[in-house]
Amino acid sequence: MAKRFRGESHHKVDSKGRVSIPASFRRVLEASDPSWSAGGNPELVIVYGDHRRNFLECYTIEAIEEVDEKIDRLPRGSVQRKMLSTLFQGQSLPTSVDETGRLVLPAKLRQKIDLSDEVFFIAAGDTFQIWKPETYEAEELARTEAWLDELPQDVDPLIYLDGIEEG
Amino acid sequence: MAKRFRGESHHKVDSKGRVSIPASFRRVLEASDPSWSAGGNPELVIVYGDHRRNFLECYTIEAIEEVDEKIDRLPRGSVQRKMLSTLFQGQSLPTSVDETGRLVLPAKLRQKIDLSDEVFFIAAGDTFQIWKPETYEAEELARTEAWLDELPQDVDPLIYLDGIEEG
DNA sequence: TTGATTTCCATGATTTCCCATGGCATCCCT
DNA sequence: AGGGATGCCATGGGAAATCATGGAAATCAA
Repeated sequence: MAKRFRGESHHKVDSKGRVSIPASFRRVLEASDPSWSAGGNPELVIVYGDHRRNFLECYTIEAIEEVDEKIDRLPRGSVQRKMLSTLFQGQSLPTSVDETGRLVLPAKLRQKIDLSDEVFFIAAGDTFQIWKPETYEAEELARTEAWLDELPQDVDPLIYLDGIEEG
Repeated sequence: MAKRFRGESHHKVDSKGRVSIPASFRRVLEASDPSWSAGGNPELVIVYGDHRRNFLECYTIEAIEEVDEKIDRLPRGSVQRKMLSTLFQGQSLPTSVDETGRLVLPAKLRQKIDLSDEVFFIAAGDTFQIWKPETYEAEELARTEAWLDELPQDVDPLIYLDGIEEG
């Protein structure tokens, strides 16, 4: 994993579905696109998945190529291969960042996660996610907090970093 | 594998069987046709297979040549060779995209997968498939979702990428 | 000739490209 | 330290190019 996304932020979506992506994310996209060169526009792949998924996941070229290659290695005709191919190669959209640092979310994708005029970006390792802010707060944040709440008072979540079993 | 198809979309079929191919798929067909040159119309091969197959699979020239070569290498007279030859060389149709980006599905093929006035395209690695939307939803999509449903709650399907056994 | 192709032309809807602006942070000069 | 000047960042708007789709005319096959 070359560079890593980090951070979160809110941005506006205009009437054409254009959204500025966090500047620091752009640097990672550039560094992780083998065919990018200074002055050019980095490419990326937006994986939106089936109808239950309520956020968009953005892969750098390197990250998605790793996925593609792994899919290639699964036995042709196997259930897993078919499923993963649908998920990552079918239910996805190849695109690129424009010169002003934006990407375009087609109406179809905006509707899918019910976007109105604002989005929430959050880093997730070598991918980043795009959420409708309200959805994120209601679902993900709540989930994270619930998990933290369940921890015994004096336990620091850091202990899980070393792979200790979750209770 | 040169370029890869990615994405899915719905298109209209007119009374003459013409269908627009997703623009991004055209770019892949062009890049994977050795004899294509700017301004020309890329060729491709539609494999429709036997009566059980309810979708059409479209191969780029490079992809189908790879298949052809593999078939050539099988022992002449072997059952496998005969079968694969029938499937890929017999039950298939070489064609090309026209100047407006469409391809023509002859009545025979449309009837085979029971197409009416709309089709569904979905990428699958180095080929893409053409489905009757209803069939896709009823069979494939349902299958994918059922598979996802069976996954333990918070397991990401990505774990299968590393070849871990399916439960 | 008669239905079925194939070509060619037409058009509304997107999508892409190009140009423009205000805000904020940084750098630099004096 | 003040006060631009500079440059990147987020955001908008209009023009131009591309896309998806429809229909008419020209060609073909039998």
